[in-house]
Amino acid sequence: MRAAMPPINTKNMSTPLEEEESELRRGPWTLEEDTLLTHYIARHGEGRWNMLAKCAGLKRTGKSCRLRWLNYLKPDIKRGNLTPQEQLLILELHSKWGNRWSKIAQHLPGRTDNEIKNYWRTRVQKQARQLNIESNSQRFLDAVRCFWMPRLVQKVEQASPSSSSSSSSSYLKEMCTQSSVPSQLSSCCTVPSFPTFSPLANKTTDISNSSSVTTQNICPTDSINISDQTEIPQHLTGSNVYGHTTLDQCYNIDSNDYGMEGISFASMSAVGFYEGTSSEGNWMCTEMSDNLWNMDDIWQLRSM
DNA sequence: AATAATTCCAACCGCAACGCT
DNA sequence: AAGCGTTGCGGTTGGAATTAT
Repeated sequence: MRAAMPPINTKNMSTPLEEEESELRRGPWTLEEDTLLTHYIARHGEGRWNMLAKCAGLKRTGKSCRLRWLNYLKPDIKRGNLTPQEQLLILELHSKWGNRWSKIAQHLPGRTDNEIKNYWRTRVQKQARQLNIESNSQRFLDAVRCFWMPRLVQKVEQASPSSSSSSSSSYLKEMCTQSSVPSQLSSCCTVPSFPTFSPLANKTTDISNSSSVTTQNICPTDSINISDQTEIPQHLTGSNVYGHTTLDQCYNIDSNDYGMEGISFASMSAVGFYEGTSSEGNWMCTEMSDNLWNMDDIWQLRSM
């Protein structure tokens, strides 16, 4: 946001064009502007943004109007944190398509490319930085597949108890066989034995910066029902990528971070990931499932 | 309670693709 | 084919909000 900027451009003007441009507003949108834009589009539809901006009486560029509408005002925009399913999808689709945000966003109804891009930059890349891994490296991709994704799958299944546990296992095996992770990894890449979800641990503390948080800190509070909105791409549902995990089933859960935050340096290092083990060999396969959730304590001990 | 540091995300920018004349 | 306006995309910015000290 650029709220500190003057709302009206104040550069000197000499031509009519510049004079017009000088009246263009920038920075955060006001409620009045939002109302103008919304009402105009309701009456006349979207498109022809430059003309729309003028006709609606907005002192904004067409570009700005389009962005405001698509990213904020459009009725089907979904607010709130990304659900585990959505995060899973983003991770998966990004591994396929890279930074094709708009393409990824097409598979997340109600989510904008901007939102997904922000999610990637603020959450995903943050983890890469903390792990000292290039976020676009194969190593990080492997970490995502075999550490982060399992947690998300676990979250999904906890919220959808009717789905079988084997579904996530098949999903994970699929994920791991897709990656360049050594082949033997796929056999060990099972869902770790996560602590079971505790409804009593009902506090929405920030888990983003904690290296020792487990799923017990995550709780269903504000229910976000996306069951009728989350659309799984056909190429995923059609294949066994998601196995028979019922991602389209009813899902109500608070969507705080289910990310890699809990996957600490310790978790990574404990299985030989973080400390520069080679990409060959069974660097991630050593009792991961048993150790993943208590390695933070070990890490803390090590750092003392 | 005050201050500093960090995170988050709305909005901007430049560029490329597209469509029309 | 060239020129021009429009649209869409991905990268970047910067200030409000939040968290840490």
